[in-house]
Amino acid sequence: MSTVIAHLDIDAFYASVELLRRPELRGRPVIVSGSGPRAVVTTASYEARKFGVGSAMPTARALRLCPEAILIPPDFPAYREASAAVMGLVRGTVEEVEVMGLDEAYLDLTGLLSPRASMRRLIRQIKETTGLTASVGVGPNKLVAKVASDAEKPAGFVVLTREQACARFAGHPPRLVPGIGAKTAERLEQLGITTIAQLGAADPDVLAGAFGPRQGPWLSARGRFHGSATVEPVREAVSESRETTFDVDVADHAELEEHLHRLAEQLCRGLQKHERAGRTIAIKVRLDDWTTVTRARTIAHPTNEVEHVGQVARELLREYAPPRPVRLIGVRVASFGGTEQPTIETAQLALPM
DNA sequence: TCTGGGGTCCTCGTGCGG
DNA sequence: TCTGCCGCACGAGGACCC
Repeated sequence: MSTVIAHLDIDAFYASVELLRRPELRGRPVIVSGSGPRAVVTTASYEARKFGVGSAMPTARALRLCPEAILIPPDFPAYREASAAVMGLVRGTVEEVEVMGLDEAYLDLTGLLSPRASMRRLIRQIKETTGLTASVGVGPNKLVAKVASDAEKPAGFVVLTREQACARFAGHPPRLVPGIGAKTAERLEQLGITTIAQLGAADPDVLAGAFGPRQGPWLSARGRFHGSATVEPVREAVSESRETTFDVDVADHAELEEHLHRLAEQLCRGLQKHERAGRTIAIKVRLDDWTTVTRARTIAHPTNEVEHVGQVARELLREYAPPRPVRLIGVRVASFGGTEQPTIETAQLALPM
């Protein structure tokens, strides 16, 4: 039995949820974004995209491109609720679902009598129940499914074999392939590779020479639309973090420590809520010249106590002593592994002497 | 043009113990 | 006792994704 994978993606998810609550804004350019001087666009409605506004663009620039855009601050609890409703319907249709964030998922349709009809029905259900529009791609693996779902957004429905995907996207830039970002695309261009067809046809030895023994073959396979067809339902988190970008750079170390402690408090509340504890505590510091530095320390026993996380984070910050004004600071806890629950004893034992 | 927040995964260097 | 090798854990940086 051949594998059939679908990728389902809600169109302009955050913006669409906002439009459901404020139907009077329908047809107008809507941007979901924070409001600070350094905010970036989280999602733009398709009307805003017509002006060249896109995700991750500085909001100030988006407003220059589209001055009449309506700015809406993100409301994550609402998006989580909408996402849960969608994923509930998805799970009612298919057993094997790999959720990839709030607005997308891979579905294993292998063995279904009529995969296409099932997906058409699911899309209709999602629209009727939640008001949201989804795009779907179907293929023999996750890569084909994903690229297919992106191909005709919004409300796209694209079914492709691997060979059809190769033919259809042959002339597109490698950047279209998930996992190939700006840096990799630039390096490929230096090798004279500017299309997916060229990537697929490239000498594997040349790719391995340029990108290494793992990434080289991986890129070659992507160029021919070979990819994983395994839908993995459960993805355990491996780290949790909180970070903040200041509206104005902070040079004062005492003030940085205060921010760090506040982030540690938020982080530990999250860790405790999720019943997670980790052994590695790390800080992240981004300076005003955009250099990003991380410092980490691994302790003997897992912790999610704010006194402990906060103290290690402060020590890491003092040891680094940022040499320039800081624009972003963050704290992270990782290495959740093991079932050992933190206790006051272990937490105290793990404190540095 | 002036770049968020929360993640995952990979690579490379280094120190350490067997 | 010394040296080389190997695997592992850890730390740091970076690319990438939504």
